[in-house]
Amino acid sequence: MSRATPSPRSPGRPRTGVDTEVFAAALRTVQELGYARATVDRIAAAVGVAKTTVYRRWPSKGELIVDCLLDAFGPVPLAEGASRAELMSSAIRWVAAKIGEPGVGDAFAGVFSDAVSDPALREILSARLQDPYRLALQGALDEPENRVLFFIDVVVGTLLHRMGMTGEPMADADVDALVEMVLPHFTEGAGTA
Amino acid sequence: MSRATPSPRSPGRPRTGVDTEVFAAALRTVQELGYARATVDRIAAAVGVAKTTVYRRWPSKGELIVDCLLDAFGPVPLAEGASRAELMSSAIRWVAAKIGEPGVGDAFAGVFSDAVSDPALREILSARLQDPYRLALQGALDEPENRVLFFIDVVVGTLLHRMGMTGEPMADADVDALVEMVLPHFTEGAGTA
DNA sequence: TAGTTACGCTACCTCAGGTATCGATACCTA
DNA sequence: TAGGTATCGATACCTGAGGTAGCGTAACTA
Repeated sequence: MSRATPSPRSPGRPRTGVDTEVFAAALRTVQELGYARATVDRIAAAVGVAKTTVYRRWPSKGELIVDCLLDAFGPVPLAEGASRAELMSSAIRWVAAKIGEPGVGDAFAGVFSDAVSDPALREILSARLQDPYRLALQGALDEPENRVLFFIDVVVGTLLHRMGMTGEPMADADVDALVEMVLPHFTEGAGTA
Repeated sequence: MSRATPSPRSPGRPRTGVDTEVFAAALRTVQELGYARATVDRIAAAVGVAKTTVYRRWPSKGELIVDCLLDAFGPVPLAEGASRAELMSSAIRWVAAKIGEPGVGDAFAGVFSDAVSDPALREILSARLQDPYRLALQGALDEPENRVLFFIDVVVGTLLHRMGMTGEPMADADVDALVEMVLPHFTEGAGTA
């Protein structure tokens, strides 16, 4: 474990571990200024680091934000012995809460927006951010891919649309309504798509 | 009647009526190049008009696209004697079909994205594009504002998320699933939010 | 000490949104 | 027919953001 990696130690000056600070500064800056005005330059300055240092770690702003979101979301908390209804309900409330955290919803909506015009970023967003959660849900719910993708479209789409149109995360009462609307469709075995 | 309007005729060279061509060129360009690369300059060039002429009519690219979408969507086709279920079902299928039209979905997702970082554009998007349909639905369904807003978040959010993540509009089978999921929540009187 | 790599800094490029200016043009009215 | 007015295309320009290149310096290893 301590040695098996092919590079026991790479020569030269080691990178400073600023990833965590960059993620935090990114979310903070996005929250304060909005996604578009949250320049890579500004984020770097907030960390006390040069812009070029950020670009040495992430090839684009989009990928930085994707990593930032991966860090913010972490793994899905999938309770072991829970029922399907409990699993889906907790997943919905979990993602709603995450999107409601300061900066996260803005960053998510922003990078999602960028991806609309940028197929490469869309691919990254899909592969790095959506797929892990999709696969976890497929396993936990024993549902086919297209059903889980539909589930994600509904839940994330709804939450992001609310965030984008109002600037505020969805209130708890509406998240409750979302749960109540989605659950019957997936717990009754009558799904079409 | 022939005079009551305060401006019987304004002096000077009249504006050329290029709005329709600009809308068409905008959708075409967005479809071909994506939202971000669909420059106002390019759209104008596609019409055979100077960029400044476009900016004389619309103060920003965002407002141009909003008008473009208003033109593309037109009024909601709300059948008169239809039941609530029929009304909602037809509304969902209508907006899904519109978003599926070439360029419309991209333009919608693009301007929505821009609005995330631009409160002024968000206000315009909400007031000019969302509110008319929201009010029409409120009247037709006799539902309170927050319920209709939730309905819009779910339907439009889901469709845009699919469009944004895949680059393709939602397939009919999934639109069917969306209808099947949403309708029970709104036709049974047990709504919470 | 030599080699390697990351660092901050600065300068730069591209591109897009948006503005200003100007001569030419089209329309109305006197 | 002449004058007033507002739009037209064209061009040039500004700002801001993403992203890159080059350089001298700092940190680490052998």
